[in-house]
Amino acid sequence: MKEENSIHKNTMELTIFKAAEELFVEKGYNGTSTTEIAAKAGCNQALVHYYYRTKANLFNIILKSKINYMISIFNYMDNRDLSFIENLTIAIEMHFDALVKDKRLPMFVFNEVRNNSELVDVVRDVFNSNVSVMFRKLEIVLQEEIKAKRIRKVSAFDLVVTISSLNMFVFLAFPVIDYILNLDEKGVNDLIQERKKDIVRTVINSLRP
Amino acid sequence: MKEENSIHKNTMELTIFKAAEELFVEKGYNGTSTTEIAAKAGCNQALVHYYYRTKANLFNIILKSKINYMISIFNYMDNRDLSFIENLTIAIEMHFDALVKDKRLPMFVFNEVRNNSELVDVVRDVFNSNVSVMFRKLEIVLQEEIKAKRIRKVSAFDLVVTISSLNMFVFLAFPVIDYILNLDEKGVNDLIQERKKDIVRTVINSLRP
DNA sequence: GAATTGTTTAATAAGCCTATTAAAAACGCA
DNA sequence: TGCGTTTTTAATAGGCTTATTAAACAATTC
Repeated sequence: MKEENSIHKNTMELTIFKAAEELFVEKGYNGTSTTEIAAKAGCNQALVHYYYRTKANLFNIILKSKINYMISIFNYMDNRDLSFIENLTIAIEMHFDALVKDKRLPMFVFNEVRNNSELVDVVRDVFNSNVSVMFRKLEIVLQEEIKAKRIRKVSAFDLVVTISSLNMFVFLAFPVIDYILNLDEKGVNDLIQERKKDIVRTVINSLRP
Repeated sequence: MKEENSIHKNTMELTIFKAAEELFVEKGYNGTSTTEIAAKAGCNQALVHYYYRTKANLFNIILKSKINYMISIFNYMDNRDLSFIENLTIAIEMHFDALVKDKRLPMFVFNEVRNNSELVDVVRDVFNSNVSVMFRKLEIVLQEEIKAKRIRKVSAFDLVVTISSLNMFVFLAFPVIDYILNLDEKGVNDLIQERKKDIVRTVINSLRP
């Protein structure tokens, strides 16, 4: 039996984890069976339970890491060599780019969180340990900018929610938009990059005093 | 056996439909069983199949109507007595208010659409019959405003996506935000109304030339 | 190389889920 | 009241799912 919290040393243990990760993110908890995970990992179904005991346990490990990751990808860094607008533009673009690499992430997290009240504490822990610090730093920078009349009055909360809304929605609504516009892969990528530009423009423009 | 496309005359048939609607929207297709639907409707499980044949069939009827409804709630009306900004503000607020009344709607639709490629045609039909007309009308109004230098250059697509992003995200991310802030019902409602104001401010401000 | 430990499999129990079938109950009308 | 139709139920087949168990297999150690 494996140690709790150990690094995955065993090949098959890790293979199972990655197979589960892909399937859960793609099809959700209810849409994925341990049989399917085993098939994808190329092993017997009992092995999934040998390493992770229950489906719910395996799922929770994965969901928690995804929540952590998703919350971490928005990060305003106050580089003093650059203006606030330049720093903010970088933060927006990096956030967007992280989502491009992981298109299904927001859908997965939001969807699975909604009926899993057990996760209250996880979400709040992540928030308290990372996000709230970033919020406070951003709030200070915003106050300066507002006082100097370089931007309109706005809270860190509203600004971050606005940016998250615009960036994440692209990937949340993706299947629908995809259906409507019926684009090939290049068309989709072009659209996404156009959208990124408009989001930056929209956010920056909306901050003018 | 009931007529196809008939109005629900039978009490139990309608009760089952409404129970299914609530459960599917709340817990998704995979998270809901016909047994559960029957229990909620207060009837035998076989009756669900008697009226709707299969679970998938019942689900598709509901999902289609929800897609239709969701797409219909954003509607820019060009009232000539009002300025463009006033008309747009009304459209944003009405869209937001419709979502307040149906908080789980966007999550349900986006989530279920993602793994249901059978819905390509449904989505495209709805789009072609309603949305594209609205888009064209909005595009004309926008061109006027841009030419008159009353707003910056922006496409109808980007504007509608921006508004949808901001409005829908509130409800998509709701459980997460709820967990983080730990508010009571009044606190939640206040937050939502504050958010609505900021969204209008953000969109309108972002359009300035 | 025998024993101990760890990995993997086959088999299977127990439960739930969908869908069907046949019978019972309720209804409507002649 | 009695007959035909519609509505509703009980029973159940068959499939899939999770989780466990015992045995086989592989690896490591002494």
